[in-house]
Amino acid sequence: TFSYNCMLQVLIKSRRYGSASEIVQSEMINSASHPPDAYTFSALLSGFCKAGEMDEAVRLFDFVRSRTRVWPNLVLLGILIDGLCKAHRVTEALDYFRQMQDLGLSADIVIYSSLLSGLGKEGRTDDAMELFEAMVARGCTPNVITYNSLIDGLCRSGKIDGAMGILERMVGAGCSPTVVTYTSLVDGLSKTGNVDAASKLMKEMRRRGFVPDVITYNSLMFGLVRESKTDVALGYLSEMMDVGCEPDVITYTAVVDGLCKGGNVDKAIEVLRGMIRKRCSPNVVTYTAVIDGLCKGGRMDEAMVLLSEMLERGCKPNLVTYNSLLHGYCKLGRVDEALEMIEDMGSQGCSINVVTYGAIVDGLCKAGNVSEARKMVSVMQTGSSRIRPDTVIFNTLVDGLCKTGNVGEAVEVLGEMSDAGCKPD
RNA sequence: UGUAGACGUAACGUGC
Repeated sequence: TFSYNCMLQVLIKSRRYGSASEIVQSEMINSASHPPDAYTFSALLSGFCKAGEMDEAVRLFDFVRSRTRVWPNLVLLGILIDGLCKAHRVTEALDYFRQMQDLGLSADIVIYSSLLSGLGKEGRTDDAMELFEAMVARGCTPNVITYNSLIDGLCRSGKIDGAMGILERMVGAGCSPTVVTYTSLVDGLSKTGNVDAASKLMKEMRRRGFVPDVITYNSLMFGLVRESKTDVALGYLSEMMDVGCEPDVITYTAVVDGLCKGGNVDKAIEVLRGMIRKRCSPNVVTYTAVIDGLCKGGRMDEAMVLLSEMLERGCKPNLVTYNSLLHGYCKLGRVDEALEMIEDMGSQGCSINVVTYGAIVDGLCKAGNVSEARKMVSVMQTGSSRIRPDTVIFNTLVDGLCKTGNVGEAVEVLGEMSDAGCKPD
């Protein structure tokens, strides 16, 4: 069994989940000499989770529970719970958590940390705090990862003071923060428009002997360019190189995108050229950021040139890239060209999503063609892609109708909205 | 101590 497990590990590391699964089924399940054990299933289970095949993962877990002699242990359950959290299925993860005692298991620190991280990413900070207190009350002592998960969740919801409070609490409990702790806080401050506080915190972490890494710098850079502190950001860019913390594609992309969003697209293009000179290859996110900047500035021709450049460099545009272009055409009232773009996407094997339609619907409304926009909302639900309209789509329609004096029809749409299970905001 | 689980960073659509 050990040898088989090692082989499975290798397959799973090379992302050949199907082959791994087949081997377990054909060679192990019915074997007397090398039956699967908890390690076998953990390898498979984490493979499914990493591949995003959560339905398969759940089926496997239930299979192990009901059809095998292997009793699900904390690690197996931990893998499943973490996978569900990462797939934004925290509620189901909590269901498994609550059913643990039926399996004779009691949650450990890893399971709590997964759940805290998942809740935090969903914005459920009150639930996270409650779970944290419950775990402490149960006598489970949080470690640095537990605290970091909680702090990060609070930061994501903009609750920086609360996060600082947890930092104090962890230090008070004798748990030393790490660079990850500080990076969550720096990122939270940057994203809430407090980049000055973010850079202060970075200085403080250094004073306490922690070394910021590229991710810490990237979080800070994001905040700096969002507040148009371009020169300071470029200063930090050289500082990074000086201290041996090489800027990576994410650093440059954050800068490039921030410049674009601040209306400084030409400067962004300079930085794009600069990163290539520094042997850092822009990726699809980098190019899309610049393309979006050009599109928002109505510079469609240049955007299309950049699109061909990225193709030449072997970088494949994705859904977001096309959505940016399509939005650009819509904003210029060139809805026909936007619709052509949808065709192109199909032929490129690129799917479309609710954002694609959001841009089209808005384009039609703003072009004064609100009735066509309403039709489009029905089309999107019936086509082969079957996309559910969301709040943004309905808001766009309501706005379009109101601005053309059709308030009655807008109220009608409000009704369709709740029929679609979509809440007005 | 023969094999398994948890934490931080970048791009797209709506109103004023």
